[in-house]
Amino acid sequence: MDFMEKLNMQQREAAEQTEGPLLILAGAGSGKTRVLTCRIAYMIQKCGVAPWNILAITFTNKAAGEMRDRVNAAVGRYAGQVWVSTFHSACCRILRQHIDRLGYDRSFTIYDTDDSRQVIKEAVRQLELDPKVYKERSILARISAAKNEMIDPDGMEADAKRWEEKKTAEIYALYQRRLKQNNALDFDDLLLKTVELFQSEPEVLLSYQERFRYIMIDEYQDTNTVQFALVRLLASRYRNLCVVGDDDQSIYKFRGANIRNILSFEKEFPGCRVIRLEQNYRSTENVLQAANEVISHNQGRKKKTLWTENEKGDPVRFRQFPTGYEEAEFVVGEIAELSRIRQKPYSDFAVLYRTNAQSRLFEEKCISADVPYQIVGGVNFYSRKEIKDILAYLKTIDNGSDDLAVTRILNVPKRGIGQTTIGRITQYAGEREMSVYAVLLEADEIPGIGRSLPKIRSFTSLISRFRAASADYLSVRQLMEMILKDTGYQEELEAEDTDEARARIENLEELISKASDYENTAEDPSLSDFLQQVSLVADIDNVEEGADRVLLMTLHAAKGLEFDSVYMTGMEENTFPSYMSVGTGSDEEIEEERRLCYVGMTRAQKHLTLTAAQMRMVRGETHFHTASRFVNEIPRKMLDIGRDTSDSRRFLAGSRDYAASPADSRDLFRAGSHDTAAAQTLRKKTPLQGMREFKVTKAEALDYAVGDRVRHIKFGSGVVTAIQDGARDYEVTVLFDKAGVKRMFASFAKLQKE
DNA sequence: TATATAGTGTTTTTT
DNA sequence: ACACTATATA
Repeated sequence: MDFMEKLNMQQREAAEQTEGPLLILAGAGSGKTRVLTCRIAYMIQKCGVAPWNILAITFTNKAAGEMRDRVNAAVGRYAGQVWVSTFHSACCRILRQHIDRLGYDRSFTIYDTDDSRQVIKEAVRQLELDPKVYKERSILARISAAKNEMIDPDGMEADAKRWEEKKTAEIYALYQRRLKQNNALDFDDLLLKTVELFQSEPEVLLSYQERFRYIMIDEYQDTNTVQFALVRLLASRYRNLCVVGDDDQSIYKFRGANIRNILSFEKEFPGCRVIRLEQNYRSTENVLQAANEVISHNQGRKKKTLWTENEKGDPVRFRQFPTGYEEAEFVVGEIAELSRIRQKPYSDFAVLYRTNAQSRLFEEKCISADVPYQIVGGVNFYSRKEIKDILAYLKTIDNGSDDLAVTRILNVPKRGIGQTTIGRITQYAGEREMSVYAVLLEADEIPGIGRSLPKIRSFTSLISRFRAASADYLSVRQLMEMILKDTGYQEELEAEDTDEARARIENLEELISKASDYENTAEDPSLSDFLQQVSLVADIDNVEEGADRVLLMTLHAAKGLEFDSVYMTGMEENTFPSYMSVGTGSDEEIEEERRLCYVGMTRAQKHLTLTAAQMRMVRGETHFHTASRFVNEIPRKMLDIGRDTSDSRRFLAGSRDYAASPADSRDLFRAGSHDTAAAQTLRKKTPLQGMREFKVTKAEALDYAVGDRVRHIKFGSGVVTAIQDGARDYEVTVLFDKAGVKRMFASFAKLQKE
């Protein structure tokens, strides 16, 4: 039991309290994963709990894998019997066994957000609603929110007051019917259908209650209502439920996380034990203090103060730059320097930002500075076109009733089956309530199909060849290679001979290697199971362990991770906190952003640097920003604001003025984002309040003149045709050899005289 | 039927 | 900036 000795008193108490409901309030870096692991080991080795009676729910597959490894190390060979998984994969596993009781086929497929959007689009079209009013994105958000609250279409209809809400409920109903016809579940359904299963089939529920006598939920603050319902059902018999969470780290309200789940756990489970873990083992005192200061600005929280015995360490730094370009240069430059001169591994560093769009500048800098990096998230690997195409073939082979998959690949690669034909087919299928694939098999019945018939025939015979091959114990990998070859998909890409096509081929190769990996590690590999795993990977799950590279990711993705050095970038009002939450003026939303800030800051072990840019390109337009309020919430004396203090001070001061008059800040934001030309003139004549703080460094003199040849990083070479001396900067007009005439500000364009 | 082009809207975070 | 859609044209 030597693993228990490493625990402090509270941790130990938490690990040894195995019976009854237990709420562990675990602050950032307080060693909760260690506690959970020890708890499992303790139960098995000391209390004689059977490993298969334990269910541990983690937030990501990656966390599940890590926990499993640790449990393995602690208790050896029985660890495999413990269920460690995410909510979604646990539900998926359960539904694969029993979903036929709800009228679905057990070979159901899982729809990702793109797939769901397609279905909604189709539903809106079918109901003859205006797609401009009923946008897939927001409809899907509504449906998802409803599902998270366990509201069905009828419930939504009943609650609906306005006409659009009624219609949304109608779309929801049709959407749900289509999913069922396609034998598909969306992410929310995985949870919802499991709850439904347990509610309608008591003996199934009982068997899982008996099986999971001990339940542990990590990141409990981010569970939503369905997840809570699920937990309550499972735990209600034995009541051995241990949840671990930190209300200060709740950052998923937008996807239904219900902070009440943690705040009212004590009411839901009377007699529950509450244990607080407040000693932080991760960060230096300086980092922790600064984070505590920021989070203390939130109102509705369980009051607690993290403390540490760690050294004081370096002060938290704040640096600001004229543009995002310089910001990225600084961050990546410093990382390159520290790793080359001070021999620090790249994996010590993480660059965090609020939105995925901000990754580009850092990526570019990493490439040019030869710094190895990995971007987490962004365009999900599995939502790339070529990957979805191949997966659609696999889905068609696996589950012929998935119309979405079938229609996707019907003419991919091009085999001369056009929109009109596809339209006729889906219409015919819709009228007869048949699946598209079933219609294809009797295509000669469809009116007006004429010339396309042989093409359809060759498609269906292709698919049946694949099916036969798949049934013939062909591995997923071999099947994929066969598809790429026999459909001509690979050939088509190779013939294209562009960088983009080559990148696609690389992605496909990666998918194939993921398939081999899967086959080598899965207990009982099958096509359905592979497709399921693929649908449920999170971005963070793709982070390879042990690789020496800088990680670039959103603050959300960073949850649960830790790094020696953390750079939190884009620390500007309207970037972070996001304009979305600033604009609403709702405290709740700002508080969620503040928690996100707290999560980011507490990722740092030793070094924490906050950076900001005064000017940033957002969706092609120039925006001016002041420093984030969160920076200002850290007392100035705790912050290192740089040697050249005048600029940072001015920047901070400017944003303070700013925060004092929110109306102005909105006006300014509008001016910057919507009416650039007008706003620019306005800015030159009458600087708005706070505006004078945004002094862009104007070059004293330019080292080129009209008529000179210059080089631009992106546009190549050209001739300067005009230079206009503006109030804040020189505006240079250049006729590029390739890119044509461009006007740009000298301080940003970085033109090189040739 | 396939492709080129202009026009349009959009994104905060994700299983 | 970018991706997606509708329209025109080969």
